[in-house]
Amino acid sequence: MAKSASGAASNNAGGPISTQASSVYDRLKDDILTGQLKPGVKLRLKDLIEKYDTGNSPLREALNRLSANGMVVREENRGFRVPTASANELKELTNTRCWLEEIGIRESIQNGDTEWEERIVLAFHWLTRAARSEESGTKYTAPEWENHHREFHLALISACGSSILMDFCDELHQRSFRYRNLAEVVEYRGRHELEEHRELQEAVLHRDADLAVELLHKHYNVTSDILIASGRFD
Amino acid sequence: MAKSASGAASNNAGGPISTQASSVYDRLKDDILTGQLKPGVKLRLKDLIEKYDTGNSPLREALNRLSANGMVVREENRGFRVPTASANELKELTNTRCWLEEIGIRESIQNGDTEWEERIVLAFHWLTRAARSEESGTKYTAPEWENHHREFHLALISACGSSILMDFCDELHQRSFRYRNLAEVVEYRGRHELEEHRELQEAVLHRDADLAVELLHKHYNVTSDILIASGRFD
DNA sequence: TGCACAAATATATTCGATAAAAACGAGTAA
DNA sequence: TTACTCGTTTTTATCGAATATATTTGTGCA
Repeated sequence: MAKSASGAASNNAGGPISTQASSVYDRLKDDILTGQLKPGVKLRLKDLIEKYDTGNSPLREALNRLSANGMVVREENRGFRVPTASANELKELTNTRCWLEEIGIRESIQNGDTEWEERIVLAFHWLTRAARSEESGTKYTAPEWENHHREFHLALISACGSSILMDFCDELHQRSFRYRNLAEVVEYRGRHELEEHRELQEAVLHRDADLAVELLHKHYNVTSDILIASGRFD
Repeated sequence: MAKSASGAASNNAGGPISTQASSVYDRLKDDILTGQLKPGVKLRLKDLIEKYDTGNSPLREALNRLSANGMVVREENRGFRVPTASANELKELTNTRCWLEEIGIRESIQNGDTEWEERIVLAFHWLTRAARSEESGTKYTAPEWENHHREFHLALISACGSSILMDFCDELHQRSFRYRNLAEVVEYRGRHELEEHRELQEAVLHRDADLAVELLHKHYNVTSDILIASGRFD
């Protein structure tokens, strides 16, 4: 199982991850998404070379990859920064996510076959287990939970017929993940999160598109509101 | 006005484009999107260094940026390739585009203000002019037309309230642009393209969302069908 | 003090060379 | 033939140094 909290490994086509550039890419991405590198921070090459114990070229390649996806900001001849964060962007993010995943869910409910259902059931199972191990005193492994969470939401839309849409949703998920980490809200997770996911799963498996979409929107908007209420943005 | 046929300049945050990496990025992107670099082709560093008259580092940075957006494919320790193209991907692309721009148009029609209307009117005006100069014997400037075309479609959704959605739509537009160039279909453009855009414009300005969406879907699907009928994919 | 402008410094970008990996091909054995 | 080994060649990834660009500092002057 993957160890990175930021989800999918570096976007290489195939084969094992072996280049230094990809390794730095993964670690840098992780540090940005988990919020260890704070918004707006200047990414000085010298510092990063030391921090990630790498060379100039691999580091710059990693930064250039990240900049193309908006995970770092590049300024010509002025290097790189961690992107800023704001309540407004979070709202925009959340809305866009609702729009895109609504499509994904409706299409999937319309087209999904048995394998799709099985993917959802399995993904939910793993999510449940991750949550359980959390309750039962085992050390809380946020990265693992986050991966299962991501897989579950991807599974819901995985029969939409468009890998492009799924990639977009995944990108939005990652950005939202960053906001969750930046807000440093903890207690809201204990609440009804598992129940919300269960209801969502059931609505989808019953092919009740309207209900599923309603639950999904609520799921995202409630989270977003809590994060904004943390008062850490803007 | 921009000269590149591939639309937006390199995605740097601000200031003038000056680094070699960005210059190579733009040219490489252009060559891929316009189809001068054919799908599946291996991008050998040595050749590209010669072709673009640049060095190792800027070239690799450009390739890394492009790979993060799927405009080139990267394989660990095996370098870079031009992405393949297929009828199936074009269909997926077209569907996804319809979904996303439908949202963009409906939201814009709901929220759009006077400035939004003005942007559309202006963009359409420029599109008309580009088309005219084409008819009247002037040399057919594909890049210019393409830029106006892109701006027009972006203007339609520019009041949707989500720059993220607009970025996604722009990305899809670019990918579609590549397919249009790869198909090497020419004559379909003379047809009713300008009329189609005019009808679309009017439906949007009359705030008739259902009609606008219907026209947009037809607009994209007809083009897609023609491209696939060219028999150059799969 | 506040401003203009020229070093001096820090930083980012690019180059040329080296190290690492993959691709190729001749030779050999089943 | 096919499959496999091993050395050679080609290609990619990385390093260390040089260059170009920004930023800061310091000085003279109003």
